[in-house]
Amino acid sequence: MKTPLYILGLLKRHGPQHGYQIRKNIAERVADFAYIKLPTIYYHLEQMEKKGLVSSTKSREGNRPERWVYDLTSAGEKELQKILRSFSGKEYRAEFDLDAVFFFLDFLPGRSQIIEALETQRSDLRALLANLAKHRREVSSHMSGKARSIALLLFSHHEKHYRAECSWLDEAILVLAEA
Amino acid sequence: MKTPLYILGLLKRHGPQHGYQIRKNIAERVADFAYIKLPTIYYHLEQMEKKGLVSSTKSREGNRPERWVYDLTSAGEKELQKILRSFSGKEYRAEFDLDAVFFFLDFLPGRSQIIEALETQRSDLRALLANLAKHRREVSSHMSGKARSIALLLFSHHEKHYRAECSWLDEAILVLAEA
DNA sequence: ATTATAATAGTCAGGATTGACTATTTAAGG
DNA sequence: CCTTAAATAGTCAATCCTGACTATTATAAT
Repeated sequence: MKTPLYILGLLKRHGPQHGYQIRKNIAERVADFAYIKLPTIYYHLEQMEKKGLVSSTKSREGNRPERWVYDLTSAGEKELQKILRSFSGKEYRAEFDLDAVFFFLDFLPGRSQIIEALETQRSDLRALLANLAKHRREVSSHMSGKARSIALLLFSHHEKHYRAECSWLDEAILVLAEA
Repeated sequence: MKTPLYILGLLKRHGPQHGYQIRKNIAERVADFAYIKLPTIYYHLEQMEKKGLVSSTKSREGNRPERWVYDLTSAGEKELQKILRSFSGKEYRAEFDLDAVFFFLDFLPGRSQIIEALETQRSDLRALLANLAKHRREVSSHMSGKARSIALLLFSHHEKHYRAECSWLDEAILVLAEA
């Protein structure tokens, strides 16, 4: 349910937009932190219009076909505040697909395949961390002051968890290797 | 999509069961690691029966009303292996609702409310960690050898990520306080 | 000038999840 | 013995998410 928040927030920050534009904004600004697909955006735009949180008008620009451009209503503005508050209170719960694999590990014949898979995951994760660090440096150099500290918090959040995951993979590979 | 895996795995490990029994098994054995609701279980039992992964028979025990008891088929057994393998290769991706709050932080009026919410989250998380440690000790004392090391990996996995989250909350609270 | 490729802008059907609800049976307390 | 609470066993409607698909326009390459 993060999608409505991102849509409302981006409409407030960057003004009226159509669905594809919202997706572009998400891709350019929060791709590292939120994975939202285009159909999900259109779905919520429709739902939120039904609820009166956004309004839509047809618009034609240049040679492009007509598009529905969405705008934040005052009800949508209130909803944005409400969601922001409710998200502040939502507790973090971790769930990992790999846990299920380990829970049923005795049903898998050989250990070597899993160890290989885990090693692949670990190097993928390291690449992801390197990429994140690169993006962090870019953001860091384009911003300053209070806003910069807050933007860096998002990177820190993900880096902490990805490092935790790497460290756990180390442990898991060790345990599997000696079993 | 972890639910089919848990259902198939628990059917293999504990034999034919009806939906409610599967939920009990999940609640008793993996409640710390997977959050699966009863309707989700029934939904997947139905789907998997359509696909021939489980078979069902009506059964009456004692005074209880008739129930559909599900059993693993050989196709289900194969599917279990397949899911286990595919889950070994699925990469971890972190997503946090709080990130969206920080991304749109400038839309919230006061900082003090958020700081309070984060502090509540941190103490809830500490309680969760304490509870997890208690459960770990229980499991640890009931098991031994290889199986014990693997069971402890699941606890370690969650503890690492919950500690990462606590540590990030510390950082976030500090940044917000001085902003 | 023409073809190929990428970017733009969406739609739709199918699958997954769960809150809220119903109904029965057993256990506990007075 | 009777009432109440808890456990058992499940259903249904509403909601959310996304892979696969369609179609147009702009850009690049030949």
